[in-house]
Amino acid sequence: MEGNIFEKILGHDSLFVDRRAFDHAFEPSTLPHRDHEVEALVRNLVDALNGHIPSNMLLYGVPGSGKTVVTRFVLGQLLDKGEEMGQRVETYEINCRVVDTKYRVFQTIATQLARRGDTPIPFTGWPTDRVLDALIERMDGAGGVHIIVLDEIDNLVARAGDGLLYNLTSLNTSLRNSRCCIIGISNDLHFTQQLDPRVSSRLSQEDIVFHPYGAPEISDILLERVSTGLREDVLGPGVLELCSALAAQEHGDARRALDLLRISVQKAEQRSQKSVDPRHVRMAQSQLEYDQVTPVLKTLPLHQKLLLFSIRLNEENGLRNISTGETYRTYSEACMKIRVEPLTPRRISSLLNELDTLGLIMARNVSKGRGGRSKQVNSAIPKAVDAITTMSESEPLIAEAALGRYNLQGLL
DNA sequence: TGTCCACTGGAAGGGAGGGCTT
DNA sequence: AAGCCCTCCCTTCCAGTGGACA
Repeated sequence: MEGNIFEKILGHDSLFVDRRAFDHAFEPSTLPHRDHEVEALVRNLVDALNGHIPSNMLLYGVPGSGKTVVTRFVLGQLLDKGEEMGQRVETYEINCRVVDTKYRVFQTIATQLARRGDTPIPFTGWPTDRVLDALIERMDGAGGVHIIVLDEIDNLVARAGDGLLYNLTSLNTSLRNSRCCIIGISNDLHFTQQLDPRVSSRLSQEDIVFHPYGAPEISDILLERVSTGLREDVLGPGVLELCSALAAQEHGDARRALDLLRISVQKAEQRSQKSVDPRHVRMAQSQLEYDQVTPVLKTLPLHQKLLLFSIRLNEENGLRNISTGETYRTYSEACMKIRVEPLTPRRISSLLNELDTLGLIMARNVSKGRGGRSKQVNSAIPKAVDAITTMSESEPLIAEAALGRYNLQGLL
């Protein structure tokens, strides 16, 4: 082979000027169609600059409606202004999907506040109260106003209850030399219903609802990113509109639109084409669907895979709306087949709920009168993804079950 | 109107695994 | 090494339930 293998691609002119403009983490300098939300946050948080405690806030909205990016934008400016005015402001952004227990939330904040000589807090081991004490001590040591952002807070409450929020919202009674305020970000408008009324009234002193973006609004957001991220005249007619429309269909998710556009451009690039057309967008759409589901399937624990496999098996046999009991029987047989002890029906009921949350199945509760109450289960994996194939590659045991599927079928 | 089915989902707790403290 | 503490995954127990049917 002649020359370096990278040379061929390296020489090509990219359609991108700055690919980072399409990253989820990219922080744009302006936020189209979010003026009201920015203003509401600013009005409340300005108190921090005067050394007062801002109200705790809850921000609601569907994924990709700008909650996180607006919060980061406002807090960034708040930090700058605080520094300029000599007013100490500390902010903490915690993603509750990653940091999802009381202990770890305290530990994360306290670690960010650690100064030279402070004992490092292990990620498990200490009694939670001790971590809380350390946190209070460090906050008081630092002084000023501390703003804690809990992103995807609904996830935390669902997993760990509202004990943490109780502690955090009553932190100010323990602090002597500093003040603290909580900003919760939630995808679920009704999540406060799971909270103790005392906690919920303290937490949602001020609520902001982020409405989903409409297609024209998404277009504006894309336009701005295109101007910084892409070379001129790269987008063919209708491309931007199609990306916006598809994303608007998906509950107005601006992140989805950015992904679609970025992948569409990549598709055009890979084909050495000078401009992007709607065909590239369609390709990008299928790839996104595939990419969303495949990693989830691959990392599923064994019993979840077996359960999903059982549901798919039933569907391959033409059965839809399968009951929990039916699913359990198929699942047990699949377990027998590969000599694995099946879990109990109670556990399977929970696993079905988990698969439903992951969006891999659709499960809804129905009552058939004397026929009893149960779930109706259907697989929800896009047809672009062949779940069984994906699973077989990643899990030899499942492959075995899949190979024995016809025998299994005979047993049904 | 009451019964009854096939579950659901909450509560409690066991046990393994990981880590810290004394 | 023993004693704690926390998380995760799971089981066991059981009260509760929506709605067809007698």
